[in-house]
Amino acid sequence: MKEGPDIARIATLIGDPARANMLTALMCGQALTATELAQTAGVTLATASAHLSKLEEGGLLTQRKQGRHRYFALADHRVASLLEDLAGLAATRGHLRHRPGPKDPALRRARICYDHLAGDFGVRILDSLIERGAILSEDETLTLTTTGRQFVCDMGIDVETIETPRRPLCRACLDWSERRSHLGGSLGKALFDQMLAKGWAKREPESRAIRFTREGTSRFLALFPVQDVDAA
Amino acid sequence: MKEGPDIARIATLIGDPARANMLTALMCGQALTATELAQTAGVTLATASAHLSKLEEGGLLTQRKQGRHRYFALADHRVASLLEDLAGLAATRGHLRHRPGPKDPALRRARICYDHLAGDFGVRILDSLIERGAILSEDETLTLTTTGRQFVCDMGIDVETIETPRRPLCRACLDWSERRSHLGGSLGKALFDQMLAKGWAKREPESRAIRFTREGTSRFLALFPVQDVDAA
DNA sequence: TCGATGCTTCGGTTACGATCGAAGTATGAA
DNA sequence: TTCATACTTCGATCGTAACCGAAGCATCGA
Repeated sequence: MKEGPDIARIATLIGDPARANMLTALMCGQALTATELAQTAGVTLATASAHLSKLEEGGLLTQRKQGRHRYFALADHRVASLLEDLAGLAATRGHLRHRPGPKDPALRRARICYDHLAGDFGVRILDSLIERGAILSEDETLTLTTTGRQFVCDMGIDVETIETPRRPLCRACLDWSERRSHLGGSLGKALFDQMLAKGWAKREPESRAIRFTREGTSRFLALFPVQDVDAA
Repeated sequence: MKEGPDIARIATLIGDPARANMLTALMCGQALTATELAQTAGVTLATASAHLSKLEEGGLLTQRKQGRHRYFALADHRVASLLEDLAGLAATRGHLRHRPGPKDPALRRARICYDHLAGDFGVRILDSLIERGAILSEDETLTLTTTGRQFVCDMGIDVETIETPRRPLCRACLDWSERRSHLGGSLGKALFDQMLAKGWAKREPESRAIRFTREGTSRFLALFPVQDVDAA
């Protein structure tokens, strides 16, 4: 009778709280073991194992055996994008798990969103790039301008190599903490990778939070100025 | 402990088969009554009513009273986008409810996708616009070029009026039947609206299928030529 | 005023799936 | 070999939520 893709199947996979916690944890972009995921999800290893099988069978996760460990990661960036969109929608509908207050300031300031920067700092990047005319924001669609290509090139990023047909270069990713968009896509990833490489920032272990060094912060603020208040 | 939007809540809402059927039915862009939705979902009115309350409370649906009828529709295009993405992902993961064979040829040829054209015809629009340089396809991000603006303008569509900050002008929407992208966004809607207005095509009642008239088909194929085989 | 239609609420049943402990398998270390 | 770690499978329990029929409201037409 009905024809079409089975959206309920995938939605059900994401819909279980334990599985949603696992997927959210994997948004850090790193592969995690079954034991680690069981802990973050708050269930026993037996339960986690069952969940992970389902997620893998559903095509949301990939598994990599390494010795006696099993590392799980999101299947690809499309899954990550879907989760981001879901989080963005949930935020605008007021579905927050806890108070949206300044619970974890570090997370709200700078955190990883699959493979790029989110939070206050992430939003600032996009705002700044739009202000200087590097990115054209047509509604929710982002385009890197000629000016932007030059700017990015000056930073030592080769646009050609990060431009693939499998992923958008620029992507507006709605931020649940800021309720504004930050920069995703392969450019978002490249910029973040470079900050790590330059030693401006480091990932906090066991968390999605990103810790900027003192110098990293000032360099960051200088590189991405914004018109409004500089109350960073 | 955990902070962030509750993605599980929204995913659970979509994850129930009956609710997923309702949401899919509403992708036709029309508002439907509770009774109609109950039928398409295959449940009694009592059950449907409970589902609809949940969907509304979750912010996915809006309700409009009209006499003794209650019309339900998707809350906004963001919800529609999410459902589209979900369907696209489900399709690439091979989660089809039935054989992906030519079950309903009419649906595969031309059907409505929230408010724009999908299926073989929908894919053709985007392919053709890219070929003639009207749309620049940078990865998965679409931009209307100057050439494109002129072309659309010649068709009698005023780009200024359909350009809103709330919705992208062009959006690549992965097609579950074609496994290729078709054109969504406000331009996709505008083009489709015009085809209906010109009498090229009509919606089938009780279905997402679009029936093109004989003349409408030839006009359509002429307006959107593609290099490859014209085996439409 | 009365009946018909469209929908919601209530109460009770049922089924599915999330969960855990315990036992089983695989890999690595000693 | 033997033990420890990492994970899976099994079997049983339990809670939630989907479901329906019947009764209750609300709105419309006559």
